[in-house]
Amino acid sequence: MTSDNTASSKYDFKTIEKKWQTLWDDGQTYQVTEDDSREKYYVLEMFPYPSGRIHMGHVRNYSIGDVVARYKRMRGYNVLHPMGWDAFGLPAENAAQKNNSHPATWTYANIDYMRHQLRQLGLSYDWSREIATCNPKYYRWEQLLFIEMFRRGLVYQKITTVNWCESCRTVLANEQVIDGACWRCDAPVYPRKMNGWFFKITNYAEELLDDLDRLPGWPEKVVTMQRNWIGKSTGLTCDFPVEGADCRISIFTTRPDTIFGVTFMSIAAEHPLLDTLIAGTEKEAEIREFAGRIQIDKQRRALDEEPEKLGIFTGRYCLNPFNGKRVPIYVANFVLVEYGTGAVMAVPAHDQRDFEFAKKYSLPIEPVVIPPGTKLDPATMEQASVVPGLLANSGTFSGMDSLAAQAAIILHATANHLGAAHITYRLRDWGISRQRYWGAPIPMIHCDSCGVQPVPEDELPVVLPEDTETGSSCLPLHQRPSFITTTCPKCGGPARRETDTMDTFMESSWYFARFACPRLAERPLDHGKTAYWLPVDQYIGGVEHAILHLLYSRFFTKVLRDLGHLAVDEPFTNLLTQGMVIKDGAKMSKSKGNVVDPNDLIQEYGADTVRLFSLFAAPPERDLEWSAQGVEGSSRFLNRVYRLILANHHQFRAPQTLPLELGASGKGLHRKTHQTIKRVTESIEQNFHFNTAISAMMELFNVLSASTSGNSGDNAEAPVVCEAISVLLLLLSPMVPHFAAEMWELTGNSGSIEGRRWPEFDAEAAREDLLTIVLQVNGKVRSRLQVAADIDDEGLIQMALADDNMVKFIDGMAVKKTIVVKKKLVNIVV
RNA sequence: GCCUGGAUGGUGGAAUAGGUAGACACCCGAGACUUAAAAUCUCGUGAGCCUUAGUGCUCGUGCGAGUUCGAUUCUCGCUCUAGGCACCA
Repeated sequence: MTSDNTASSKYDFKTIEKKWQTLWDDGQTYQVTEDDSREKYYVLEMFPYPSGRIHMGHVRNYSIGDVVARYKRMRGYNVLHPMGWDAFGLPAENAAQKNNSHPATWTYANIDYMRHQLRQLGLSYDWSREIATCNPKYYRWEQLLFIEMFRRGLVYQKITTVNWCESCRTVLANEQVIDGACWRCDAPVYPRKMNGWFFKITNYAEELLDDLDRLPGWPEKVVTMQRNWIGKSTGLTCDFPVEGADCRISIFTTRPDTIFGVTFMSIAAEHPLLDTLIAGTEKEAEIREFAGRIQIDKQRRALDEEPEKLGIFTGRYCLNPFNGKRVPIYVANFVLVEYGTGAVMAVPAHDQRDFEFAKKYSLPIEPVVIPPGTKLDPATMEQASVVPGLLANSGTFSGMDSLAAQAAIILHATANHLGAAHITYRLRDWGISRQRYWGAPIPMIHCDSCGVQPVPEDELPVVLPEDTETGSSCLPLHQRPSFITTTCPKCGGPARRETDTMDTFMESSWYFARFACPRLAERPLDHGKTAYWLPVDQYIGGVEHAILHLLYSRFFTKVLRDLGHLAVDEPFTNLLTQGMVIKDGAKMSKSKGNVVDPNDLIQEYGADTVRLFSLFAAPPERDLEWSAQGVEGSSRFLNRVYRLILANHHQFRAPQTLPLELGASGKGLHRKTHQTIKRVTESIEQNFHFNTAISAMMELFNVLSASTSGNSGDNAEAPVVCEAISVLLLLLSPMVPHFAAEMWELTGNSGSIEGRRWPEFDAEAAREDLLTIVLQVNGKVRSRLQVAADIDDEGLIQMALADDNMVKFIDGMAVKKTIVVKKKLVNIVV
């Protein structure tokens, strides 16, 4: 503690923070084990990529999580609060190449440094559970899970057009392509045909969608984003026979009610039937050339540019199975081969894209759904009519309401074997193959005679080779002959190892479960331990993972359940997506030059101040504008509390039981103390609005400060002051743990603040006995009145009517109405 | 274009089963302490008006309507802004 006892002294955060961090470490204070006698609480923050140093976003994320953890401990929960490292990834390769070292060296050095930084923040982690995902002891289980998924048919290989990032020299999943660019390096992404491994996440599309309804603890925004990403559409699939050929074009539509309005057919340039349709025709070469060109255009297209509708007639026709009508087949650039069936029945009257196409190529427009009270004239229509209406020119369905017609037409199609009800998802299977070195190897073996075989389980893990055979430590596996060469586990003949590594999102898709049993050496997960700890009660992280990581984790949880490793359906019961840390109106980033280094702040103000500010400046879900002066203010507050405690040192020896009769000031402080407990508790419980919790504590401090200033000797109110200070420290302790612990000790409280329970709120003590009633005339505030809390309405109205200020506005008018809101106001209408 | 949020003083933000708008802070201003400065403490601080300077009046929560005794809060129609999705048939 500082030796300077003057009125302007400051607490010595450097010594204090070090002292308590050492005590917590040595005492293994935050290590937990399963305890059936206590309710568990699992709070988790999204673990960081060990990029080198922590940034303000981390500080904010982990401060929020730490308050939750410490608060829940004080409420008596057995709290699991672990931390680890999402350690595979490309930056390690880049750094290794630059420094001519190995990615592991760089990664582990970063982990050591960042762990040190997190410890400096006083975060209450159970460090005994720390995980680094690049450790073979971790990723061996991921390889096992891969094999189990393979055996279950959830993994397959296919040659397909993938997203290729040239700068990262690897494939990306659909979710990792943001606005046509790489999620990591922002370089443009190009399609490329490649062989790769896929997870059948689409098998779980329906469950992933349905279970969103069972996540009331998730922000609506994230739920909506996932729902849209999965993109379920219900409708009809239906085959259109091709005229003069033995094949059919299958279409999917969400508007079966418009099927009588089909005037042409559009297929994608990549449609598998295109070759059959045009083979041998005189326009074959021209059409091929066109199809090739629009595929190339698609790759080159600027992102925000909506291309012009382009198409070419194939010379072939197909028949509408509903009315037998003959319609031309076009290749069109707006039809996506990867969605639905890659072919679209075109109804220009009722679909804007088809409308534009029809206008351009002078194809007929035939309205079949007429909104009541309107007339649709193809000659004058300027856009497609997409609203409901009554069917026309639709055979036996004419006159039907479009909604009813949708069901009826699907029914008709099913009964007559023309088609069937169908559900389509936007979600694609998850491509997990990466052509990079620094990732978990995919544990498969290619044998020319036996095909693809999983690596036998007793040979796991397939460890990343560390030898630098050609001088480069991060040479991709396909360039390492000694890694590739192996024998087939089935026939024993020569075989090749799979050289792709797994998407790093794999590691983060199940780490939260592994934290329940991080050192388990026999299996990926322990039933008893996961049953106790999972699901995660509160998950906290940035909203940028709303789709990627959170969708993959949900998928993995369901897979782990189906593989018998886990007994939960959803990984995260409650999700808090914290806002970004911004400065000067922009997200903190190196390129913008507006970063604030947490290290500097910890040096200058101490961890508690940094934590306090990041909690106080904004509610957690909103963006936080960084303010150097704001940090100053938080520091000032802590020092004020410190000085108050120093100044009242003599009071702490007074008897600690409250006297029966309190004076006005004592009673006021006692009341404020309990009101503060209530407000702080509610702020945390309801929505983790720590900013209002802190402001309530500042108010308590202001009252406390006013009621202690000026009195120097022991007095009757000392017990109330002691109560207020103790409560303030307890309420502060989850946010500023070192400070609270030190002050607790300084006030002479017996034992450490660690392990103390959250203070109880006494409703009786918090009750106001004098109320301020607002007096209004015609809804405008004209006066205020101090009254006893138990006054009746009639008495209140009489006092209001007699009030001097009120008389000025009421005098000479007829009172039409009086409204009394209990404990709040009286409104006189004249 | 579609789906979510958001908009309140010079700034960050409080307050919504409709009931005192601006809590708590930051900045700024004045004062105290100091040879001086920093630190600290005290006071003031939405805008405007006034022959009555007040427990005074008017205006004020993005814009425009509406419901109500009363709207930051509810309804309808807009504007701006952040994020997500986007030729999904």
